[in-house]
Amino acid sequence: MNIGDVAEASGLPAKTIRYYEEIGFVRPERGRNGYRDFGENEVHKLTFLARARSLGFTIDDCRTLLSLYEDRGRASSDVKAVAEHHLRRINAKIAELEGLRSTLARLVARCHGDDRPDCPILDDLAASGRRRRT
Amino acid sequence: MNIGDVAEASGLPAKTIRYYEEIGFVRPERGRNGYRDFGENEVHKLTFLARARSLGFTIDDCRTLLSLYEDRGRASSDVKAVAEHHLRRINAKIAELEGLRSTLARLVARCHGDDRPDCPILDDLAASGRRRRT
DNA sequence: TATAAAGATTCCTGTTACTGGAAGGTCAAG
DNA sequence: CTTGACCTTCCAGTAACAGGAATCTTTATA
Repeated sequence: MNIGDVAEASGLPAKTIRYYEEIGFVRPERGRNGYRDFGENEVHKLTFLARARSLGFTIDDCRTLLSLYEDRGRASSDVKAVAEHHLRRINAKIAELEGLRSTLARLVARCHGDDRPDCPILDDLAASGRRRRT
Repeated sequence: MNIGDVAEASGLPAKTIRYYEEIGFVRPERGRNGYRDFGENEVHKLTFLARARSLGFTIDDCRTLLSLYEDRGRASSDVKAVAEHHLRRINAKIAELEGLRSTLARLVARCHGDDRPDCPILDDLAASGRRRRT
């Protein structure tokens, strides 16, 4: 299978597949024209990676997950640990963004948004820690 | 004021301040020893930037906000537009992360997490689009 | 005064996970 | 035979810094 077909099959851009080869995720054979030739197993791995990445796992997580996937003697607790760690990262990020959102929403609500220069948003940014109410 | 004092005053690492100079946010004078010498105005700008960055505004947003801040004839609607755009980005990101969280949480809940290899998380990742339930 | 610690400088590399683009080889169709 | 679709490699750019090396300058102490 050529890279274009694999791209279609896996949902990953060809560029990304080349990159994944570069970082060691796959090792396709080469035809004598120099073209990559992917076997079914490689395609399967790439599909796995596409799904894992779409769930937000880092490349490093993917490396771990892939090796666990290929290890028939793995413990599911190891997989779960990776997922839980990722879940915590996501929760932390959501919490952080919600904090930003609440501050920003309040500032936006207080700004008239007309053609006058007076602006609570800039006032907040300029207030060097001394005021800035809740 | 030397860079170390400015770092303390603004809450920004010295490294970041040098970087901000490099991208044109500030233009401190230099003593004859070659050290940067920041005036009150520069410190104020850096504090402004620190606050804006802490609210998640991009460097590009900051450029705009800073120029609006320095423009006494600005319209608050311009400031508000920048903030609203940022708010939409944040909301989109939160929604995306919540989607990931719900999927991941479900998978984690279904995984026994013991020493056996059977694992719904890996099953999901490996399911090449054909199954994968809601 | 010697020296060592603290703080400053520039410059270069690395981070994340790709994406875009240039220059050029290969293959199938008409 | 040429056109166009694919494929190849290689290099640069992204966002916003952080880490670290090699080298001053200033300050404090013995």
